[in-house]
Amino acid sequence: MKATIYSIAERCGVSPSTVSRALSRPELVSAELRTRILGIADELAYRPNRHARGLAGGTTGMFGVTVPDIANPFFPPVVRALEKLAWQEGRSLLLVDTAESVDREEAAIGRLRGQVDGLVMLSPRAESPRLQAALGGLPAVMINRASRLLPYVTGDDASALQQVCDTLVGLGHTTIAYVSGPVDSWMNGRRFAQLHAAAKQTELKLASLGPFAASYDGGRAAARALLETDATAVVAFDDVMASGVLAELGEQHVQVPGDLSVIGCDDVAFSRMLRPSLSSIASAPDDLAGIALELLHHPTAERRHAQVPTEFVPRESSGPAPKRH
Amino acid sequence: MKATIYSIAERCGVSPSTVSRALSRPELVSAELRTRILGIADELAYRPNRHARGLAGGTTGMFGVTVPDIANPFFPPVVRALEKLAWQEGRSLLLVDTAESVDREEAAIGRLRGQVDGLVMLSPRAESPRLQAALGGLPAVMINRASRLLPYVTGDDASALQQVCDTLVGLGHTTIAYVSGPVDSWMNGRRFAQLHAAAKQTELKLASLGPFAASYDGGRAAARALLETDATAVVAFDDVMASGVLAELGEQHVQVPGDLSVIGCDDVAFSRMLRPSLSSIASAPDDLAGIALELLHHPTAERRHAQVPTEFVPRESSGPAPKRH
DNA sequence: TTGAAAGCGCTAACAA
DNA sequence: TTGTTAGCGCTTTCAA
Repeated sequence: MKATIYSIAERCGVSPSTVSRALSRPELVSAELRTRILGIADELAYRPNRHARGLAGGTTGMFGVTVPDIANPFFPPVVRALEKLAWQEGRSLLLVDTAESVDREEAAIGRLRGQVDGLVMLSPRAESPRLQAALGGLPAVMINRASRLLPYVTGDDASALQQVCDTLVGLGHTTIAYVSGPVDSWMNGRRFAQLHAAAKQTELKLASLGPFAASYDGGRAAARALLETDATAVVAFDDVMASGVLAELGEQHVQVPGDLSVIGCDDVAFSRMLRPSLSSIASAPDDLAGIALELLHHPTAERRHAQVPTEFVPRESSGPAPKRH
Repeated sequence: MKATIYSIAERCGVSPSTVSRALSRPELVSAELRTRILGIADELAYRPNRHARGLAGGTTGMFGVTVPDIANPFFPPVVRALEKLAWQEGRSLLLVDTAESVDREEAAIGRLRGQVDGLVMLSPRAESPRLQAALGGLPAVMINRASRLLPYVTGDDASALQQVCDTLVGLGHTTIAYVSGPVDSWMNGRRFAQLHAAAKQTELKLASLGPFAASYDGGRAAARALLETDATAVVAFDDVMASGVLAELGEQHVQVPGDLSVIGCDDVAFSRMLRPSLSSIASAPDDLAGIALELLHHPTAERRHAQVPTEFVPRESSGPAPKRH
């Protein structure tokens, strides 16, 4: 028999409402009674029924997380961090994989609405007015996507991309390329814009290639296009694409970093496993997650968004520009 | 105002219970009425309140998924498949990352119990009596873990490991090694046992190395131990470890597959991205997920567990044994 | 500070 | 085939 507030109440000789208070709003109950109730509660291994809570109070202790593709290696560390924080506060996480589809994003919101206390959307693809309409007042926060309409946290690639450009200039590079990912990815546009700004400031010539599919094969295609240019270094939209670039260059016997430096974004787990290991731009998944939840729980008029710093992580795949012939 | 069965009932001039039936058990309502109700329902963008359903009927439309570490690349494709299937049946998925801890596994079950219709546990670490006790009747199924107590699905590595041994013998190998992962991983013991059986049958000598941490660095350590042996091929517990083996061998200027063949398990996404690309053993995440849900929804006395076939995927990292000097 | 009572939205007997 | 009536376990007024 599962323990309920009634069984606890009976055992304590108090009313169910007092038990409810002791559990959810302890400050409303006398200290003595509170400890007695709490004691019995865990003696009985009481677990609050979230559904009852949701129905009665409207607060469920669950929040939704939407992700375009949980198999994309950028997301799992963020989800893990979200889950860990949620667990610590006794909350749970409803995961929806939207399969990179704006329609499924919208549908997911519709389904989650009313079942969860709030929503964390990782790199949502849909336009924010549409998202906001679907949310209909459900508190939400976005990660790696900005908007005037909704709170968000993003990695601040600007500083890291500046580091990249400074480093590349220092290594003698003069022309670089950006391998573009999906056009509907906000991060993609933003990374290009920020790389563009950084390149301009350091007087690097920058070419944009693509868009290509944000996949290993997309990266391989990008590498072939890249070889038509005179860039000596390339920044790819993400590490998955960069790994494709690396593979294709390897196959074409182009030396990395001897002939060409390759830099990815996201610093996913496998980047250090590649050979040559992949230089990348790291954001802190734990910070993204922590701030996102912060913004979700304590929405304030002032602080509706945040940036977390990112860092250029040089590895074997980037190095001095090749000597001119 | 969110639509409820009451608002629909009113609009239709029927009783709420009829609406409830039309929605949840359509066969109990006359065709004509049913279509009318359903029409109004989606006109009003009605979404059933899962919490109310859970409270009233005891069935919530949610199921829990526990995973030792969502950032381990083996799991996301399985979770994605689970989520996709769940979505199709209008169900949702509560994700818990147990951080490789048996205590957290047990705690997770306790917290999920009463909130979900069932549980899918990916590679649980805790002993099954303990799991079963914690479940207390909550339907559950395990993936990649066997037990007499609970239903499960596992990849059937036996056939693939047999293929591996046959292939290696055909390539002239006579001595191989197994790089062991965590001792509390059931899959680890099983893979070794099955490799052992396959090796015996093909008259391959097999050494076991480790255990090592199931990580890139664990793989690197394993590679150093490996070089002390006279094995010409190695099977690692998983692809993550295998990638460490590859990296360490590369650093030590050991040719792969020239001097040593390396084979991983799981065929995670990055295996084909490595250079040399990693030979591996692939199980079908979609099948694991599909059968798991099948077993969870339709528990029968006969069919309490299943195996899904796996396949050896040879890539660049495995090849002919080196010539004897 | 505590108790009594109503109700969250739905399902599930039981009647009609 | 449809309506009526009770709850599911909890929170939350309102009174005491």
